[in-house]
Amino acid sequence: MRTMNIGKLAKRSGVSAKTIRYYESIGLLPPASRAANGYRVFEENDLRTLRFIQQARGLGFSVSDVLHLLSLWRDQGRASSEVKSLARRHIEEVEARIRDLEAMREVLRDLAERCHGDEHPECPILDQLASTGEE
Amino acid sequence: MRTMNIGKLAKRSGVSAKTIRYYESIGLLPPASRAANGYRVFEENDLRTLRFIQQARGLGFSVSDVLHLLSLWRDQGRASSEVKSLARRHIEEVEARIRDLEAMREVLRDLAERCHGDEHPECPILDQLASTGEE
DNA sequence: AATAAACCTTACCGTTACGGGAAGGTCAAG
DNA sequence: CTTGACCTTCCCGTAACGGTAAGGTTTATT
Repeated sequence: MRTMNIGKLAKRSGVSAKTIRYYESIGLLPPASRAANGYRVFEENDLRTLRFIQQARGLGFSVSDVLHLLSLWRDQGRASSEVKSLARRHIEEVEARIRDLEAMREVLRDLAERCHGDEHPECPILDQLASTGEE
Repeated sequence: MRTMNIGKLAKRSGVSAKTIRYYESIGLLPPASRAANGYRVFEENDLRTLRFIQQARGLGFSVSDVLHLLSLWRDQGRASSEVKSLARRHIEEVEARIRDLEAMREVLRDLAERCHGDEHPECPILDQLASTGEE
């Protein structure tokens, strides 16, 4: 299979045709060449790029990070330290988000535990939300 | 202090004037009454509502959840079970997000650990992103 | 009085990473 | 020759706001 239309690429990559066009529009994918009828024509290499993008997105890298990773991937003269520092920054962001969510979870768990959850209106959850923290 | 303009309310609540207007526009806050000059006029009760909203948002509840929580708060005949089940659903979502992030973090940590991070181009991070998982 | 600083108003664009749907051209099969 | 099943571009919607523009009001100062 040498070349394919967007539908085929979508199926083989698991990335929707819509998203492939979007990636092209923002420069994650190079502008695809076109057939006489205007259809985009893709090659095996596009599939590899798309899979790279998909893996990176799956690890939570932003599209702009992926852009950077792609350029490093293509740059044979890169230093792995650049990749690693990008990854480190991302790990720190992920960890920060985890910490925020865990803090929420703790408060929520505590509140839910203290709430009877019956037919009565008394509710420590609402009480807590209504409290100002002042006086 | 009986009434105040939006700037004062913003300062006292810690919610920006912009966000207060936004909350009004989506129905989180009732339409504020207006002075002769068209300025919004707020009262102490609006401050209490805003603080409630802020606490709930701080626990990660969506604006639409907050809308629901506000109506339960105001409903003297509510059953605390309703509040509790809303909170439980939210806790589960938070936990799911934590799990997703933790999974990412594990993979990222492992990759970063294996990457030398020096001036050489060899990089397990890029290698992993480029691998398809097939064959 | 005039003006500047500090308020307030509405309205519209940008953010992130797409999905949905409209309106219309193209291609393979029955 | 007419369905489908493709493909195209274009524009709207998402969540929860922030930024900025253009302009009216009020208060303070010169």
